[in-house]
Parts: sequence; structure tokens; C-alpha cells
Amino acid sequence: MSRTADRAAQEAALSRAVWDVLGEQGLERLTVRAVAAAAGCTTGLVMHRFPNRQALLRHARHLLHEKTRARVEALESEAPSPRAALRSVLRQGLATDAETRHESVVWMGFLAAAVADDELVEMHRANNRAWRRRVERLVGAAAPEWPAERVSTVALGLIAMAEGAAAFAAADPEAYPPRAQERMLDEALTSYGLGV
Amino acid sequence: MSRTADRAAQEAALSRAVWDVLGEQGLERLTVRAVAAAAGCTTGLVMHRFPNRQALLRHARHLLHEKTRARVEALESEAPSPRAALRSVLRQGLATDAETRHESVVWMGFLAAAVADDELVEMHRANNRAWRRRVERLVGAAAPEWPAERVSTVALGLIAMAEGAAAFAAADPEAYPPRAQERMLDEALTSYGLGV
DNA sequence: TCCGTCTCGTAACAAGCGTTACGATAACAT
DNA sequence: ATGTTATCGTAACGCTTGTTACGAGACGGA
Repeated sequence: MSRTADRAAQEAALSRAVWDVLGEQGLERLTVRAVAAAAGCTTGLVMHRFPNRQALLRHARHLLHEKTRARVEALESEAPSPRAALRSVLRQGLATDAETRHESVVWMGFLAAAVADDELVEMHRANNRAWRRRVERLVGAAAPEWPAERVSTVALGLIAMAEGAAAFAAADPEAYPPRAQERMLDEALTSYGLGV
Repeated sequence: MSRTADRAAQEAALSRAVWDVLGEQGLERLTVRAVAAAAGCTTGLVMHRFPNRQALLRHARHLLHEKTRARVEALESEAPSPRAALRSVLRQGLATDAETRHESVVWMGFLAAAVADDELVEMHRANNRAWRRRVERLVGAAAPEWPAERVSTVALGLIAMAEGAAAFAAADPEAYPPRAQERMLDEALTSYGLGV
């Protein structure tokens, strides 16, 4: 890690190292030393950038959320129609390639870590509620005639399905190939009356 | 822990202690000492019952699977119809009370631990595939006229949805109360054409 | 060029970890 | 009642952990 990089870039690089270790070695081996090794520096730099391990994890969690939010907003703005936006946004939540599988493992690692960290669970709730509101808004735009309760219920069904499928696929990629996940999503959208 | 209890009972008690620690303190604090304390014994007994920590976790994971399997089979056999069986079996997978929320946290803890343990991930895959086959069979019985691919796709959508909803509700019970989860499940079943 | 400051690697610390060795005590056969 | 065996708690081991202290070296102003 170069000596002249600015703090924000270093913090981001360390956060990426956190994701790497969490995704490849798991929460139990997510140590400060392992993160430093993955980032190509020493524990000294890590502890100069963050007051403690907790802060490092929280920053990495925050940046992961920002990353997925940016991706989702880009997909949403590029979509040609509300229903296409809904499908596209849900689709990116699946685990259909190496990167998204990795993200899903990391996401679950943070969720498991949140059991022992009040601020992590608070971050999870805030992010998850924002995600839910976004999908509710997309469902509402895709089916303007629906009553609010149906919008909310269907949105919940869709985000839960995407999250569960990502977890399954991350843990057993052979059993849940991309096509099976996409068929699952399309079948659900069609059945709800939200097909394109 | 009494001195005359047989080995199987002790192993089960220690497994329950593993679930307790995993659900209340998280994977990072799931130490042999914490498990012993939760079981009301010392690390000596734990290490006399299991060759190492890994074996303890694997046994606890196995017993958790057996527990949910027994519950699911009882629900299935008691159901008055295939569609009622399907709904009942999926409903038990949600996190609608303190016990099932706890189970969901434990389940995710084991999944996070599986990243660093090949046998745990193998156990997860075997159990998950069996679970998927069971729900496929139930969907097939609930809609005998469906082609196999639709049965498989809808079954995947349903188990993914239940799993995701359980994860959400375990991490944020206030945002995902039991009624919201049940409405979500019923709306999905109805939309798929599997309503009772 | 020299000095102060800031960066970050090195090395150490106490605490906690999984695991092992050993001894005390209970249970049982004789 | 006594000797044997199995059970399990105690205490220690080596190791890894998060964290701290300190020093070497790069950078910038005078």
C-alpha cells in the first residue's frame, strides 16, 4: 500500500480487504492481521486508520451498502420502464456470478457479526428498511392501481425471495445456477401480475 | 450437569448450549468456554464429549437439522390437504416468534461458520437440497397438473422467500411482524395458484 | 541543510483462545 | 469393604487475538 495515498482511499482499500477475508475465510478468521495481509500492509496501518477492529468492520459495512446502493440506482435510472426497473433491481440482488456470490457471503458475514455489535445491527436495519422502501416504490410504480397493502406485501415477498435465493446460491452454486434464479424471479413477477 | 446423564443426552444439552450462545452472543463469541458456561459445566466435560470444537459445532448443526425435520414432518402429516401441508411447512420456516427468530439467527450463524468449515458447508448443502426436494414434492402434490419445471421454479421461489423473510425478521422483528410475514406467504401462494 | 511533523512498520503486551495433562471423586464389580 | 475404572473438574500449555508503544524514515518549511 503506497505511502502517499489519501486516507479515504486507504480506508476503502482496507474495507475491500475486509470483504475479501470475510468472503473467503469467514467471520471467524476476520482478524486485523488477516485484513492487513489481504490489503498488503501491516496491522500498524490498520490501527492508525481505525481506532479499533469494530470501527474497521463498521466502515466496511457502510461502504458495502454504498456500493450496492450506487449499483441499484444506476440500474433503476437506466431502466426503460417501471417494471423493467423492478426486475433489474431485484435481479442484481441475486447471486448469479462470482462477484455477487461473494457479496452474498460477505453480506451474511456482516449479518452474523451484527449479533455481537449493536451498531452493526442498527446499520443493517436502516439499510434494509431503505431497501424495502425502494422496492415498495418500484412495485407501486409498476402497478399503480394496487392498494398500498398489496404493494407492501408483494414487495416484501420479492425482497425476501431475492435475499433467500442469494443466500442459497452463495452456499451451493451448483444447485442454484443463474438461470434457475432468474426463472424463479420471472415466475414470481409474472404470477404477481408484474411481468414485463 | 448431572454426572449420570448418558452421553447422548449430554451431547444434546451441549448442542443446545451451542444454539444459545450462537443465537445470543454470535459466532465470534462462540467459544468452548462460553458453551460450557451456557451448559452449566466446564470445558473439561465439553472436551471429553467431543474431540474438538469443530466436532461440537457439527454435532449441534446436525441436531438442529434433525429438530426442524421432525417438526416439518409432523406438520406435514397432520395437514388436511396437500395445499394446507405446503402452507404449514413453509410457515414454520418463518421467524414469527421468539423461538423461530432465535432459530433463524442460529441458522445464519452456522451458515457463516460454514465458510471456514468444509464439512459444515457440506451438511448445509445436503440439508438444503433435501428441504428443496420436500417442498418440490409438496408443490407437486398441491398442483398435480403442473409441468415439472414450473413445480421446481415455484418451489424455489417459495423456499427462498421463506428463508429471506426469516432472516429479515430475525434481524429486525419490529419491521417484520408475524402478520406481515404470513400475508406475504399467503399472497405468494395465492398468486402462484396454490391458495387453499 | 536542518529540524519538526506526520506516516506507518516493528515489536511487545495482556487477555483469551483451543487443547492437553493430570488428579480427585464417583460408580461399580468383587 | 476394597480395588478398579470411568467421569469430569482444575490448571496449565502454546498460540493467536486486539491493542499499544516506540522508533525509523519520508515529507515540508525555514
